[in-house]
Amino acid sequence: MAKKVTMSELARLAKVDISTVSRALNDSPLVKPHTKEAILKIADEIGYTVNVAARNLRKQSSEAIGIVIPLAPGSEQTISDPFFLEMVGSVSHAASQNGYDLIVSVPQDEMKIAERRLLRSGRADGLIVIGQAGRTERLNAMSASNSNIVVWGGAHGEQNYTLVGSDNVKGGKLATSHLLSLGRKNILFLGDVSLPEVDLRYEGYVKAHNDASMAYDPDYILKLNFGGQSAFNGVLKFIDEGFVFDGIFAASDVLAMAAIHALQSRGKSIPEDVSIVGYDNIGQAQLSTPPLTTINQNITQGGAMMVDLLLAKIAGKPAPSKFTDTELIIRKSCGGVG
Amino acid sequence: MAKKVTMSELARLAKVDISTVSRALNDSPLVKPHTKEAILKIADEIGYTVNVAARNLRKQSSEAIGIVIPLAPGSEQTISDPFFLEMVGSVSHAASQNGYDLIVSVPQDEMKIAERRLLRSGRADGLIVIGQAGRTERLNAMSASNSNIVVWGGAHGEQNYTLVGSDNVKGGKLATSHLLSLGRKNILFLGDVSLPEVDLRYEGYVKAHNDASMAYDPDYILKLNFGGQSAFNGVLKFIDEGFVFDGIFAASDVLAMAAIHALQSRGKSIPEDVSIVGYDNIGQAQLSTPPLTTINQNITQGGAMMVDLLLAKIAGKPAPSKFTDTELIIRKSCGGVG
DNA sequence: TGGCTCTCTGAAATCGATTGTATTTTAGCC
DNA sequence: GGCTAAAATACAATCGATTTCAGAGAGCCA
Repeated sequence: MAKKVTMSELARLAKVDISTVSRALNDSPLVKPHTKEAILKIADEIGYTVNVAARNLRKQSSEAIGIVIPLAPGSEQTISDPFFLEMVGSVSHAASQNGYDLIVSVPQDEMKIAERRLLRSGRADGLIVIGQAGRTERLNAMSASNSNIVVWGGAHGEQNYTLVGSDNVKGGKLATSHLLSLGRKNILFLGDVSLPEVDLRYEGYVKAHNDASMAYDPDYILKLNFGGQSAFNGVLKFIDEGFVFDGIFAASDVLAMAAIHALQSRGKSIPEDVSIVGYDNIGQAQLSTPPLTTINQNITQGGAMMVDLLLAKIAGKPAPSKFTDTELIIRKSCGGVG
Repeated sequence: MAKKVTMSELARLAKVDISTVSRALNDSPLVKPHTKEAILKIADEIGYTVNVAARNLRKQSSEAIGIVIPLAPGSEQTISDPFFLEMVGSVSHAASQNGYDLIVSVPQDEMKIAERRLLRSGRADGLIVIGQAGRTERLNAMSASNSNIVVWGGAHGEQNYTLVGSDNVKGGKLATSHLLSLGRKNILFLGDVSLPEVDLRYEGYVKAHNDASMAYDPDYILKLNFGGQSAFNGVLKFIDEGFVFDGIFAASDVLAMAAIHALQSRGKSIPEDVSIVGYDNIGQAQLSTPPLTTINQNITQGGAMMVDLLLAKIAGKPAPSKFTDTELIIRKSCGGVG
């Protein structure tokens, strides 16, 4: 165990007061350059590192932000979902670029606990919350009592907190229009439309049909949570019950990949028999067979946006909600009708 | 911004000394049950949360652990690699189960910085390091000066730090033996054998051949880093140069999936023409087409193991290195010879 | 009732830094 | 050289908790 080396130890070695050491380390102009150099040299030699607990206590800040991933209760989705994980990676990168640490929290219980544990305890200066399923009110309350919160989710107009997300309606429309333009007529929607974001993607699905003056069957929705397994089974059942379809728009890439799988296991080929579009553009999307056409949520951009907005809030500056660039990525899981 | 409520505020309201409040909140037997209840009730009402900076400063601990993901310099691998991300998820889960926070660090620079920033600064009580490529010496040094480190990697016998990982030799042998038992004779190895872990997997590959009295061609190695793109290109090139092979053992699932892809784009079918085994068992492995036969590293178990061992170390107890359960998961990417 | 033990609570030191204020040193100028 | 202003450093309070030690009060026994 490395014996701890404190600032007063460093001060003693440099034969100056501890306050001078503090200023020197923080590059204050109050310290004579010559003295500063000497102190920094010694600090480096003895491997001094400031004690953040003391620093945070005095400065009343933590130089850390928290990312909270509250899993939708009852959903199969786990932290192992690639979308969440990529989001953690992206936020982690953006945070460290800004010199902030990232604390990951996957609350088992109520989100209120996570807020207390991270924000009010002073552990983090701000919070990024991924997903808002059924928590709009709580998020509004949290945001009212402490404004340093940025949320990833879909814009429903009932939020008074800063929101970042893809343009879900646009994304849904892009995906569906693409399928329609390929000549697909019976498009199955995969996703639980009672979830925020997913409802907006379905709204885009409807709009695309209307814009193209095409009819859509409201029964062509498989209300699936985000788990791959339930999607696999759901699609199999849908096929086996005799429903006919030639296109699928899935509310996530994991669902889309599970659907591809289910179709293939029933002897259908993609994209000849059924064209498929996913949503998210997770890393694995381009490695699926066939590579998946999908809506790019731009997770990397989104993570950076959230961190930027959060730091702006922490600094007391305005932080308006934003969309990430939302675009269609065309790969081989879509093809025109024979 | 919620106005901060401190312990002395709480003490004032409860008409007791702050020291009594502290004891009450920490459930000390020194406080009369009646008093304790009253204090807890008020604390709950005003939403008091202990200030961790003050607490950590006084207790000289942080109740947090750090996970460091030093990307191999020069490798294509990014934090978005599913293996790393799943590891973060797994460690995060295990940490929170034990009441610890998890701080994610993806050092851009030298790992020494991360160690300083997290450990010596008192931000974290211990560190989990994922991967040891080219850092054995530094890790040994870190471990010598502060023993609260657990590393994920391959056992080469030159480490004096606590190591957790899959049994890479066994895994490589299981994978290769399986391919040989299916009648495959020319097995391509995908992976950079100059990396730790990968070399051990190749060692297993060699052993399996020896055990089966089969010859192997030392040229059948594609020295790929972990990036999917380079694997895709590498395999294409290998095919186009006229090399003949009927099996692939890839050092990671991402590589295996990229290989499947490359083969399919050259008109080969899996598993009829080529049997493929991956390594890791990431979540997407079962959703690939065909589903991927792979070696399960048991990431979930590994994360829990590392956290357990790290907390043991922090508590001053012994923490011996361990293997996770390493097993072959048979899916459809392997098939016998026609 | 006096003395003693046993509970419980309060006072005060402490963790390691930052920062406002006081004080010393240096520099500039006639 | 002596005076003042400016620059550099030292002093001391402070952040919010934990914990040691001391003391107050209650209960018990003779």
